[in-house]
Amino acid sequence: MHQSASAGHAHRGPDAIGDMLRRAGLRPTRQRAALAAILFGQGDRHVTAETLYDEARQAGVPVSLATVYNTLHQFSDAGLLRAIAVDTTRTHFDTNTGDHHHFYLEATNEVIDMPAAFIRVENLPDPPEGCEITKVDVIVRVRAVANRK
Amino acid sequence: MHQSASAGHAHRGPDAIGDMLRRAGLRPTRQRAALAAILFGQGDRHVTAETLYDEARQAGVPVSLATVYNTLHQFSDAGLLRAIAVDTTRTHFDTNTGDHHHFYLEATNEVIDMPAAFIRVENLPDPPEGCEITKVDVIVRVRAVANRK
DNA sequence: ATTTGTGCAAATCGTTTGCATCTGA
DNA sequence: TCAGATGCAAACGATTTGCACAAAT
Repeated sequence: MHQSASAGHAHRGPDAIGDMLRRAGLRPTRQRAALAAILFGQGDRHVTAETLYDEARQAGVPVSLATVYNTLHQFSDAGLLRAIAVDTTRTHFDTNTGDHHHFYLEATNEVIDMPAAFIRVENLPDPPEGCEITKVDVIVRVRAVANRK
Repeated sequence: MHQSASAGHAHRGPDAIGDMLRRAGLRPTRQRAALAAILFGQGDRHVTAETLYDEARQAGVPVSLATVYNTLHQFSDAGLLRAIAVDTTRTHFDTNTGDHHHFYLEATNEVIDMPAAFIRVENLPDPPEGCEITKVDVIVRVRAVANRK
């Protein structure tokens, strides 16, 4: 233990991650902190349990896939992440919890953020009786153009 | 066998279903025709493999879950159905293949069509380089209002 | 010390597939 | 007849869970 507490090179400042976790009511354990560092240390990101798991392992973080799943859900529940349903087979998580939408490249399973400013959904009908809108998701599915015409 | 061939009460006319299947290049077999009748005989519908399977069995149609899955995919590939990704756990299919969007009731896993006329997505950003938009899905997630205020 | 998290492996769940059998044209 | 369908059960991949062990407060 000599590199975590107060250095100054972390992408998010000293113990920002520990604080973020504590604020979210989560104990800053080794793997949680490590996963959080990967997730929140470099701008907005999109991951699936598998990709985060692989990344963590490659970074030398000893963590199990089960813990990655648990952690992703804890982070989502805490509002640090948001799950997005673009792909029926895998669950994608987005570190950008703000209001925005997505591009989805079906070919590569890649999710790309689209700033909210860029989309305006007009003329929404009223929700079914007795319901209120909780979220509006716009997914723009794209495909690589075969070859130039 | 005395009630299926030519009566006149089918919701889609005499052998509309057989024709629809043939046009789609699919042989109108017992289970395919029966599933098609359930799907297309009563206006636009949303089903999952499970719900369609249950419905078919209740209707006395002898069919296996595997065949329901196969059939749903054949219908989708043929353009008779469209799969929608609202729910990460299950795949939902929509008999309305036209341009429209959806409400999704998270509480009941229910999907409700929203006519295209009602939504206008404005100010879409350009797709990532080398990509073209294949589809824009808008999902309005709603929740039952707790109780009236 | 207690409480909470973690890892592993086994259990689940939706979905797909292999293969022997059956059916429609 | 014979290609194409169907059913079953086993295979699968993503995700969850139970439980013994380890770490955080």
